[in-house]
Amino acid sequence: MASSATIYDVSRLSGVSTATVSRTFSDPDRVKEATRRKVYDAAAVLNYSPNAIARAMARQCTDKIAYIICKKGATILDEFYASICEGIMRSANRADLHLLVSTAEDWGQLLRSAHSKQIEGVILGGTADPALISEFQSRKIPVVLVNNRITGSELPCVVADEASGVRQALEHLIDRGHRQIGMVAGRVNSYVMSERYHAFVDCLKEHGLPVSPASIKMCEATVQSTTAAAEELLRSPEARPTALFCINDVAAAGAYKAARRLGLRIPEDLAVSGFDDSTLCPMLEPELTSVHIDCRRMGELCVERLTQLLQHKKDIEQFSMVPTELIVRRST
Amino acid sequence: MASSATIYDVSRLSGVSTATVSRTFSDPDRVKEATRRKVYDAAAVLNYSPNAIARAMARQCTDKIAYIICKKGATILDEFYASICEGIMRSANRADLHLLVSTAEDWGQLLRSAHSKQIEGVILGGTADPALISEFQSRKIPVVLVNNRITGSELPCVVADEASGVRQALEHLIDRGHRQIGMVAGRVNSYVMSERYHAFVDCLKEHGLPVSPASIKMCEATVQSTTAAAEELLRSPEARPTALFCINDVAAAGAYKAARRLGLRIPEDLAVSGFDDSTLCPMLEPELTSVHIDCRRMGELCVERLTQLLQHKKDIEQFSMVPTELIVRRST
DNA sequence: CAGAAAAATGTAAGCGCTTTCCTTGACAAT
DNA sequence: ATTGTCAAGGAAAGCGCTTACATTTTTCTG
Repeated sequence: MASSATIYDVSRLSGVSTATVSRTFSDPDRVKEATRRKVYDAAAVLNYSPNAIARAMARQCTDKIAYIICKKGATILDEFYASICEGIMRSANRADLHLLVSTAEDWGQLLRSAHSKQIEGVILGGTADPALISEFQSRKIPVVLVNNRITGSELPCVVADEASGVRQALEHLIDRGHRQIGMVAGRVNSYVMSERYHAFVDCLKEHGLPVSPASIKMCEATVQSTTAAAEELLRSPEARPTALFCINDVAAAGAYKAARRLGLRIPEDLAVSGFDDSTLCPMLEPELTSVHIDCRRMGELCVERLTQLLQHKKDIEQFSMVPTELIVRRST
Repeated sequence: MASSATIYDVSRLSGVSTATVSRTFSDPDRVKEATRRKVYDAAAVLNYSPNAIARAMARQCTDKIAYIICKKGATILDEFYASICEGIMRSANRADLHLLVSTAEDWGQLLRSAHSKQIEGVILGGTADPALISEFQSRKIPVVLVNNRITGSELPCVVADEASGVRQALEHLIDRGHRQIGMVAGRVNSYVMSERYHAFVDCLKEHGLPVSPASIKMCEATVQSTTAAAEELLRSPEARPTALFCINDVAAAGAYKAARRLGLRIPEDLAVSGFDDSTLCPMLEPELTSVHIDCRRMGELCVERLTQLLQHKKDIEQFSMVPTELIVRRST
């Protein structure tokens, strides 16, 4: 590491005290225009920029936050959480926060390092274990939830407007004349899945359409399971669904595979709609209609909330919801 | 932030000096067994763990590294770089390094923050601008390249054995009796693409198969372009290829779309092989044969190299290559 | 068992910044 | 002229740790 200029060098060169230099950088309005200029000039000559470590040391605050992805499966960076991560990264960079990205795999490790690395706030993505959450709370580390909501708790959370997304997709299908709409559902073991599931049921009911258990198939979130689930729905002895609402794009890919195996053409024989509008959508043939979620925005909101929490702001918006939008493609 | 115990508290409680406490934590062998025990006990009582910031301050080294993804396109966290990132994250956590993830979008910003945040080493993913590299070098910040290689430079780099991957895929196709093998190629503007391209040409030649410009179609890395490219190849007036080697899985998805539009069945009328073995493979119907790359391992190797560089080790392996493996599925 | 070498521990000076007082001087009000 | 106010800037005490150097304890050797 090149030994760079310190505040003393700048102080000497500009002829003011270190205190003034410090103030010039952290609160420019506290010093006179002329002084400020001198300081900036000296800093420019010396190629000085404040040492973040020393600053953290003196201020007793590290500006470090962590994004912890809580997902059962092995695959950490799935597209959805990665996009949120992107939003978080941007905002964090902009706000000069250090971001630590991690998974909730090894807790002990996680907490220990959160402690020694002086993490000041965390964003928990997905279905976080309540015990993990209270662990943070007992350490007085602010928590923001993303893609999750714990009713009855005061934790700020940011989620997408799942219900509206489901509604848009469903009404689109209904508009197209579909009456028998099946659902390839995930296990209802997370906030998101549960929202989508209930919105589906509610919406169909509102429109006076049949919601039989036989038209909803729960399964794991893998292509294998969703393919099997879709196949079962499509082989249904009673009225075969003419449209399949899939809980996410992976499930939709499963539906495609099932359809193909059964010789059904999409969209002629079967309409399929997905959810998340992932990069997968344009890769399928025909391109998949899906519900777009602005994950970046969600990430940004997380950082916003966390920042407010860290500054002990009052009246923090406890529940933030980003809108969703149906992207119609050729599968419906 | 809960005000936690300091080294002084531990010193007092355990009855030894702060120096000894410090040594106990950073180099346990330097203190006597008995003393060590006392210190650990006291630390446990106080729930003490060394403050990373203060440590960095005193040691004059921050243990901070950055992973910078250099990719033209907007989409930052594509699966490939994300997997590498995962490997880097793990190793970094294990080695107690702080990791900053960023894109090479805003250089000025990047360099400025690399400076003030005291980044001590960087991993550059993808095709990094030479100017960026020399910027780091002039600042004496060690650089490791991943998925890239700059011939003639001394920079350590870690890449996958692309040539062998290509060879495996191609020989698999040849084994299956294919003689007319087309290629959906990306622009040859990056190390990886160029490796794959040349390996393709070389391998076909070796096997005495025809390599006409007409059987290789270059295009952008989007599904749209690859679809168009594949379609063109398949409409080729001369001998239509019976197999398509696609430079990555996205290109393979393009090939699928093209095939479907032309009414060709996979694998009966057309074999398709991809590259990267992304999550996309099992989602396509039929599932896509592809070349697997152990991205995690690549990430780990990056951190290993960087660590060695930071410790001024001699004889650092300058060129690391991880093996590739063909995963045969139903598309061939 | 003396004395030297080696091992273990202690002392205290920073690391580069922030921030709490303080001092100074300019200006308005009395 | 005197006092009070306030903006601007300075002096210096840390923040929690590491480490060079000094000192003490232990171990080893003849």
